Amino acid sequence: MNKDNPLYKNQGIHVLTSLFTVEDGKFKVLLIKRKNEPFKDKWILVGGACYNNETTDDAMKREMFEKTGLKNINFEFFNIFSRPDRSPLMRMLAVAYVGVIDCKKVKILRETTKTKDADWFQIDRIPELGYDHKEILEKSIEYLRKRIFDSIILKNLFPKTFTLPQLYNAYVSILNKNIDRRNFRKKMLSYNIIEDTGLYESESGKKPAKLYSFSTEDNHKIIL
Amino acid sequence: MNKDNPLYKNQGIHVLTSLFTVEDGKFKVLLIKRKNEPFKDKWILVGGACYNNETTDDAMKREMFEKTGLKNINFEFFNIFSRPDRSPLMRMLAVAYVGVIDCKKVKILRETTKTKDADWFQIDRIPELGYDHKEILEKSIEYLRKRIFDSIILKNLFPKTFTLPQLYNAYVSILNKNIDRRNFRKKMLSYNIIEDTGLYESESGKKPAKLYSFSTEDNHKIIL
DNA sequence: ACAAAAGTGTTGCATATACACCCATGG
DNA sequence: CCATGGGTGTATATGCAACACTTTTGT
Repeated sequence: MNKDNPLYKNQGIHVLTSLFTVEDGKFKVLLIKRKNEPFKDKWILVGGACYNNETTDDAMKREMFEKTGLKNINFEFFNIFSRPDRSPLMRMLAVAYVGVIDCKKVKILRETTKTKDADWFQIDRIPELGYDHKEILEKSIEYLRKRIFDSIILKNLFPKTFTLPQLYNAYVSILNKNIDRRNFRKKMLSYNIIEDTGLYESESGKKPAKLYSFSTEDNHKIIL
Repeated sequence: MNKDNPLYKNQGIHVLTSLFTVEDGKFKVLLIKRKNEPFKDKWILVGGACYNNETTDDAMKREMFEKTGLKNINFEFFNIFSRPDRSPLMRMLAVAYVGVIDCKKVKILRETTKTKDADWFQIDRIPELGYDHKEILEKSIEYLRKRIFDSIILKNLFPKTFTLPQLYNAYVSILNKNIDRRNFRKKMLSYNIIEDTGLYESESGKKPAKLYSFSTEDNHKIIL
């Protein structure tokens, strides 16, 4: 490879995460408003450019922290987007991730030099997005739905403990279709990925639900 | 993104394919010998650098043709490899593909400015490889084995027609384990991805096997 | 007739689905 | 005692794994 060939120059790497949550029974994604050109004032997914001395995973962690103040989020890489004209300034290969988080953990959405604002948007009410982020978001949703029963991709959606009805409602919101409650419960418990804490929620007016937590053990049968 | 930030500069994209075949019952991968530094005289996977005006898919097609003379091969993207030091000259993100082909179609393995030689290597007799291609190859094998029953990733392994025993032997070679012949046959036929041509092979000394071809119809139940 | 490989069916087991009633709580 | 939502069990269907014998051909 001849480094001076102009066809090899001016290439960069974008890292992006479709960061999802479920809030009030609504499936939502975190979007950030751009402050500068290109795509000034357009909403986009969380992310940015990868430095040449870091892995894409590290870049994504850094970008997530810089743009939202969030740390220790689990992402799952799922695809790349390589259309040469997907970014106007120069060729930027997009490396796309999916993440899921408890929206209550997102207290501060920092204003940075590059972002004006950040907010959760319902999946069926997405505004016009900058870059090719609409397409990436659609593929992210598809990926999340495909993986939701084969991985513990939702493990950061809740506080330490949660009830099975909460988990059930999250699945229904994300998949946007009904699931049999009894079969869901059986399936989840058979995976051995959640364990009974012995505690109960204290809501009023109804039977208290058991509190579960995600298991740290690796004795589950689920495919990660 | 400030284009002049040195941390954004000197980045490139490698596209790579682990191109597999089954020859004489042996699971093999195509390797190419490098002519120049870095990794002069080391064997590596087929691939090269992506131009800034092409998708990675297009780059991979171009590289495959330039290095091996092969066209119309189906690849399946499976992962990226982003360690910043994986290539010595500068940061090169690797975009990795898996492909499977009939080794008899590979007649001419062209000598190019960058390759001295090319050959099929048995999976259990892989020489030392340049770059991080050993790791990429291992992950490719893992991916192929995981996908082999959920996709028609093998559809280019054979000439237009093939027998079920041939297909069975390919699966056994690639997975490196025994499969029940009867169940394999039932599974393959139930997918509706292959169809009976009405023809028979003409071997001697044994019962002739039916010739099948991969179906062009989309009425199969297999997940692609 | 024999060697060599192709072709074929059934049973049991595990998993997924469909479905309806009782229970515990707070008000 | 009632309204609300939590929790449970069974019967059926489907998919997968285990397993052995018969058929066709060329020699």
